[in-house]
Amino acid sequence: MDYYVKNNNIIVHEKDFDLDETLDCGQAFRWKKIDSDYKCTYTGKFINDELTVSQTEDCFIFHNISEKDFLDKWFEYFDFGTDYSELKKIFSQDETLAKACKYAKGIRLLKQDSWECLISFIISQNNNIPRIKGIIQRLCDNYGGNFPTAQALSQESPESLAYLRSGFRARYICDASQKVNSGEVNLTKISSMPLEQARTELKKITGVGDKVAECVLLYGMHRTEAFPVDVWIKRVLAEYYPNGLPEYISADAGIAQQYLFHYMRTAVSA
DNA sequence: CGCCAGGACGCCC
DNA sequence: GGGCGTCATGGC
Repeated sequence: MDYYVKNNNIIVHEKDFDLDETLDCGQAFRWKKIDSDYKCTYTGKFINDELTVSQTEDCFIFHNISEKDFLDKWFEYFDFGTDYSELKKIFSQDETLAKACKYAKGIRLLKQDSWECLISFIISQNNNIPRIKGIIQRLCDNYGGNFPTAQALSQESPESLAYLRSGFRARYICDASQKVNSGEVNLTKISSMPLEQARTELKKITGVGDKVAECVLLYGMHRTEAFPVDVWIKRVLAEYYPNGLPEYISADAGIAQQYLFHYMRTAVSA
């Protein structure tokens, strides 16, 4: 990856990156595609920092941000410090993963906020992606366009959250908010715990089971060995990996999972 | 209309 | 410890 400053923009060259594949592959729910003269443009936020980013034929434009903000925030968010060519080379020793990596070459694992991830993936359970986005949108709209803090959400009740139309998940959102706000569940500490201990801590929240805990670890804490298994990954495992996953992916199994999920959901079943 | 969705929980054995 | 019904809501 390399970049330079031009006017008020940061211009990035990175071949292992595609906005559609990265921002709309079920790992994040709050990026919006907007009309532009570029190949595509998205606008979104990390915590309270807003970004508009475009993809052209040969580069990416991070609009209207300083070099410092780019390096301090977005470089990390988009995981530009990791060489995805190297990862894909390792994954592609396996036949199915080779196809998945070739199918969507530009997927990257975003380094998202753990709190937002926790609530987002609680909402995701037994739900579909368009509706997950809608619920999160209604939630953020209610807080001036920002994702509410644990402190703010801990004031709510399942009844007061009725406007979300999140169904049975509302009481899970409340339990998570209260436990995080009180410190009973400490996301910062959990992020550096041994994996099994971290899972146990996250599952103290009502509504957080194996799958949601794994998603929080992977997407919100960048624990790349975490491996969420949803209905699509269950299909991949049953169809292509009856004897389990290859050992050589284990350190970054979660990233491999992201290619497999997208491949199965949009290519194989289409 | 019926089936399904980036599941978790409670209850049963 | 594994199997099964239930839980809201709405996308398709």
